Amino acid sequence: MAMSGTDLSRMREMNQLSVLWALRGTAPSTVTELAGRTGLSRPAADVLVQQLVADGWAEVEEPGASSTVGRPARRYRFRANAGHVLGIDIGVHKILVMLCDLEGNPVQSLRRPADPQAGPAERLAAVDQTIDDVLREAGMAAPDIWAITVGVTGPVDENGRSIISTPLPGWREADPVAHLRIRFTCPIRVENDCKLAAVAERWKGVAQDADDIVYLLAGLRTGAGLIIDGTLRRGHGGVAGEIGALKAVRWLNAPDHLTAYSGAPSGAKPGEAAAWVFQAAREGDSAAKTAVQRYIRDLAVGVAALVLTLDPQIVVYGGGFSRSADLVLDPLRRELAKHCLRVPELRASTLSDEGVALGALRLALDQVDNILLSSQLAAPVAPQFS
Amino acid sequence: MAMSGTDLSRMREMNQLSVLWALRGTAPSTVTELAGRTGLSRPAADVLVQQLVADGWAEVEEPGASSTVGRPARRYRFRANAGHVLGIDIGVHKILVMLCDLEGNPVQSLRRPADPQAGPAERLAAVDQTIDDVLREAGMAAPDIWAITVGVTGPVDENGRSIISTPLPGWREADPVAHLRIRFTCPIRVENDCKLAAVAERWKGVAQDADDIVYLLAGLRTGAGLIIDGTLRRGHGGVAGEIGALKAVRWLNAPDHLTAYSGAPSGAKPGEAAAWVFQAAREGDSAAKTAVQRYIRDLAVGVAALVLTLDPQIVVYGGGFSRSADLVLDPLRRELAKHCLRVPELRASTLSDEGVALGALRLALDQVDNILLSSQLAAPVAPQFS
DNA sequence: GGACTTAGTAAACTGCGTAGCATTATTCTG
DNA sequence: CAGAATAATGCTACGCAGTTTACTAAGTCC
Repeated sequence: MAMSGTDLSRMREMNQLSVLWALRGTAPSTVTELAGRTGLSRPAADVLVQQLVADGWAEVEEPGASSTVGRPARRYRFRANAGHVLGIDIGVHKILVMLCDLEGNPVQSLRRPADPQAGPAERLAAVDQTIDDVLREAGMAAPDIWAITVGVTGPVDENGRSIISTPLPGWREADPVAHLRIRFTCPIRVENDCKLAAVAERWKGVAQDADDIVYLLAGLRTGAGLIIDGTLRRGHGGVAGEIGALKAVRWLNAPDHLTAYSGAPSGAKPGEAAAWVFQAAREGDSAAKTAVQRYIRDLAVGVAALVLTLDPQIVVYGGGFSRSADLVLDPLRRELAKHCLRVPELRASTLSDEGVALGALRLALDQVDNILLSSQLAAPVAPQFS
Repeated sequence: MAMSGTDLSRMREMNQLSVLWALRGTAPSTVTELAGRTGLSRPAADVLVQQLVADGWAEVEEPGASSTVGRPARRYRFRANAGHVLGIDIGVHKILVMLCDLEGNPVQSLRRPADPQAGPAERLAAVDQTIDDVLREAGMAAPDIWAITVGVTGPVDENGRSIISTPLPGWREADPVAHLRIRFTCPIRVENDCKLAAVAERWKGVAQDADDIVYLLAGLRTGAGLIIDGTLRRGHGGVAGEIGALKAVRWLNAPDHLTAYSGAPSGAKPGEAAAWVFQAAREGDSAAKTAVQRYIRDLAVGVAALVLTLDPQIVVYGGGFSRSADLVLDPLRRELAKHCLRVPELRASTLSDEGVALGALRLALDQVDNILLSSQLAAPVAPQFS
């Protein structure tokens, strides 16, 4: 813990940042409001916000029709479109690229189907193409992007590479960070999809009120993302949450109970077959009900291991199967009650299949924030990778 | 994230704190050294440290025989004995009270055997007695204590009560915080023993270099304490790490493999019997070796669940059985390799049975630090519970 | 149209850290 | 033993940032 001494110029930086944070994420504010929110005096808030305007971080909104007594106040607004970030979900079947501004407002997004068999080069080329289209439609170029986060399936190491295992064919050889670095000089980060989806739930999903969250990505593959004390935890080697590797936890095979159900039309893809089972169970088919029951029973052991380890406030049930959460949540809750000392809240995700890309956006925004906080506040330009 | 504006007086507080932190945990420092360490100018460091002396936080050491040319510098020293904290381990068989100063230097400690059958009132009376003796021998009274942390076996809720379960007879009715509050007005905290032992390993034990640690308390009871990103994690309900509750994890019964061994002298207590098994295994007794092997195999499943969930840098094997770590570490490492994606380092604790009390001291010191950091720096007196 | 309310602006004031220089206390050197 | 070299201390002038206070500007309300 190394605190360093402060002098007046640093104090000014801090206050300027403080005004910037007070400006952000709220409706356009008057100087008086800013002063109140920062604890600074009005004159101080005034010169600081004017400096922000001069630097390009804020813009003025001249007073319009006043609704209250007294002289109408100028309002200042954070220039959310001073920069943008990209959130990218590279999946087996699809590529999703989302673009948002510095306040997280969505600007553009594009989903493309992907060839499940495609190798890394082909897949990355498709990603490039999708990025290009998004940028073009938004009227932007690479330098306008301040940070990028990419989500991929499977464990990701600190350099963004998937060394251990991945369902994406040939992806172990891929180096997505290096690939994107050719065109983008901003910070680039690659992260596991479950972890990003967990972040998204806390940002815009059903877990906004919690600091300790276990996110379940439930689909043909089962995974988890952990948020502890409000921060995404990767673990020392980036494989936190991979409880499915434990044999006593039958996560790997739990979805087999669903796909083995014979009621689905032959020729249906495994994912569709699972949807059939849920639908059949909903309609009362007893074989389907048993399959779902067994799936939940196996799933619950792993969830219980995560819950007992972390004692989270909320468990979010997300992923492809979360559309059938109505069948899963109550039985899963009962199973957890058998195993756990304290049963956390169980909620179903509502972010459909945008969770990963949304979480990627959030992490990219966090990167921008960190850079803004650490360095002095220069004019708004894309931070460079160093 | 609410940043608040800073004015000059706050800046001064911050700089004063910065000097205080620079002063602490180092040999007595000259003003020039302090200036270098804080980044402040020499005159600024000078007036700040003199203020600290006036407030009682620091003291001057007049220059003695100088070893270098030039005018000898006055040296300033943090007054570590301006306050003290207590760390208390309330166990089934013993009570351990430790007293240290603000830099964590041990001042006094006292261990008392406890009656395993004793109820809460009796046990707390013994604790009081031990505290009294420690304070008397150190020449102190209750107001000299700035913070207290107590470790007990079993899950502890945020109020310091053991609602769920505890091996201490009748302890669910006990309210140790309220009991101590009668005599002490400082912050008091009660925490689970495994968690405290984990903290101790990072402070003075074998895990000082790590930020992500799983601590195993291995004895007749098996438990775990988790440190993630350098911070102790309690979980939302205070039961993080209690993986033993899961039936698929056979932690509760794992030590039975040891105590069931028939080679120990009849009449030996269970703990002694376990030691016998380890000794017999060390000497080549095949039944004992099998017992140890089975113990490790069952233990490993739970450890693997923790490791897969958290992906820590280090697993520390502590608790009563850690004296036999020579027999356990290698086989346990092999077992973990079977289960885990990435096997963390495995180390044996060396803190013997002082770990819990040491961790309690560390948490008490952390409480003092937090109070110092948040409030303005007044003269050094015991912070009051509010 | 005058009273009232609120925003914007400009001054004087206070406090803090810095820079630079004189002073002091030692050791080194001839 | 005296003088040079060295390094810490003490003091003063300076600049900067935020606060306070007072005054002006621009609206609404009655």
